[in-house]
Amino acid sequence: MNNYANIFLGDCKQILKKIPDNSIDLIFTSPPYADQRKSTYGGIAPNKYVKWFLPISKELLRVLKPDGTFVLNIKEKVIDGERSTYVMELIIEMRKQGWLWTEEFIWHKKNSYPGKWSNRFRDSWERLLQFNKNKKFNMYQDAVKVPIGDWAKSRLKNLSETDKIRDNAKNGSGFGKNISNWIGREMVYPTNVVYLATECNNKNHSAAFPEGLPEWFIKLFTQENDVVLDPFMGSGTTNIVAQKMKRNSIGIEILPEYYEMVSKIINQEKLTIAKYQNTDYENIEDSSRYAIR
Amino acid sequence: MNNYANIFLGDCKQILKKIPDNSIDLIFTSPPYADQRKSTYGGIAPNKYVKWFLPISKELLRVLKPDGTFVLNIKEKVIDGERSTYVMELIIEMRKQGWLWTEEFIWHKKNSYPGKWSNRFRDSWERLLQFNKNKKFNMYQDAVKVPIGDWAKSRLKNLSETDKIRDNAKNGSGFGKNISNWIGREMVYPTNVVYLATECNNKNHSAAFPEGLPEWFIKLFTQENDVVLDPFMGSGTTNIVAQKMKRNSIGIEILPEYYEMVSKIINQEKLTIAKYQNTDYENIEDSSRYAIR
DNA sequence: GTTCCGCATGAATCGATAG
DNA sequence: ACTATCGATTCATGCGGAA
Repeated sequence: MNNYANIFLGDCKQILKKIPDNSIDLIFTSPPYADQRKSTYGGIAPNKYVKWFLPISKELLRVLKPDGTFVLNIKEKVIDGERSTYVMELIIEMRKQGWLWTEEFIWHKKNSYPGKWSNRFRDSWERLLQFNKNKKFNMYQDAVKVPIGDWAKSRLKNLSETDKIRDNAKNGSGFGKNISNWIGREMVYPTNVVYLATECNNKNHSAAFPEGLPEWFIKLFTQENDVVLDPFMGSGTTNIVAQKMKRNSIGIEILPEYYEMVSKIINQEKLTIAKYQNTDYENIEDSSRYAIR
Repeated sequence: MNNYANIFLGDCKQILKKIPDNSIDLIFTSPPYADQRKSTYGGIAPNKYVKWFLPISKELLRVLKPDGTFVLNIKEKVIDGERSTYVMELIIEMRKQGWLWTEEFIWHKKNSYPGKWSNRFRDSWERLLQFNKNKKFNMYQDAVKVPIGDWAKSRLKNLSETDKIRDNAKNGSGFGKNISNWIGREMVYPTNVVYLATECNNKNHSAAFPEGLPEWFIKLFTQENDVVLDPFMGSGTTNIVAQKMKRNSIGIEILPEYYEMVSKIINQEKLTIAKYQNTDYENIEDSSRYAIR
């Protein structure tokens, strides 16, 4: 079975309306942070951030399956020497919208850019807020087990390498060629701290997050052929990883440059792109804007 | 010079009133978490937590020096499958009180042993919220430097000569120039993630944090002979560490068992305890009564 | 073909300097 | 005065050229 990777060009607030209710298994996204990336996204002011995001989260609540999960990667910036509170206000307002704030994972950045200031050290962590529609949701915990001994550090990078090898082996053992590394090693469950490097591969574009980040949450909250959505696609990391992991995915991006770039990458990687979606959504206004290549 | 460690038995909301304005350099504390440890502290309900804490934080704001710092170790518990929002509400309300929310450090627990529930992994991090009265505050960053990574040594070993030359010739890249700055450097600044083991070596107290935690913040925000306050003393870790580090300290504890236990420990460690503190609370204005040798 | 090694770079922030 | 740009900080990764 081929998986699809549907990518749309346009404002997610509009395009999300075309997505049916209760159709997404996992939403994983990293929206533009307040007042950052001004040159590309126009920069939402921190005091307007909650108001800007709530209509979008309302649509996300609608399209998510009842047992699906929404993972939001975000971090408040420092303004005039203080941490902004818009993320906290957002959590409180999203709960009023009907979301359950189930958990807060931490991404502990292994190699954050060095720095030191008079009042502050390098910020080397970000929030990964987990929201759900119901107390019962799908969680495949066995998929993210780590070798004992590594559990404290959650060496996800290493885990993903072996998983790739395992996929190639396909001999039913589940471990493939690299089995020697794992003999006698007990697998245990990880914690709610994800310890990953920021992964600065050039490629003309900086991925906002490393592939290991969406990979971990896709493993944890979806199975093969499930549907993953990233309404702020950016450089397409979530969709590319989803495709590698045999999940279907939907990505929405407002900037043509990023949209074009992801199209090319997805082509290079010989991924399947759905052809049917122009006709599916034809009746809605301006369908050509988010038409897929 | 001998440092004092004044420990008080009673409710900190009352006892804090005896402490003069602008007299404390660092407040480091871990208050009872909402609805936890019900058997010992009576358990503040989550929906009343903010209301309960605000009068205390108001006193803390008063007693802290203008260039002092308040570090609050806290983590919201899970209630009915959701993370509570009382910590976020508390931050928002404390800002209205006049506090600046300067930073959020993360304590990444190195050795929280693996655990797993149907919808959740082991929680292995806690918040360390930094609050200040002013944008300018004392911060002794050099005191918490960490050893430089190994990569620098191998780099310098191979490149130091050529890079020194290049730097002098001023035709190298910015990178080469910077390398000369690293020569002879051993220690670098840390980040805002504190990676420590939980180390519950003692005691009968259920919420003890490792000594390394107050130690790091005492180093960072105070100098010798400064005054450290823990209004929820518990097993006295903050005060014991402060004394070891030649800081004066004040501790307040509501439960006689803990108060007695800390008294004994502090005696064992040959610390100085004010003898008169239980008897002299009649006169609120008389600040000399808790002034120490 | 494999290993080694130099090197550019990344959701950053503050304070100083320049316009 | 008010905004804009620049320099300093110093870790892990992956790439590409060299050995």
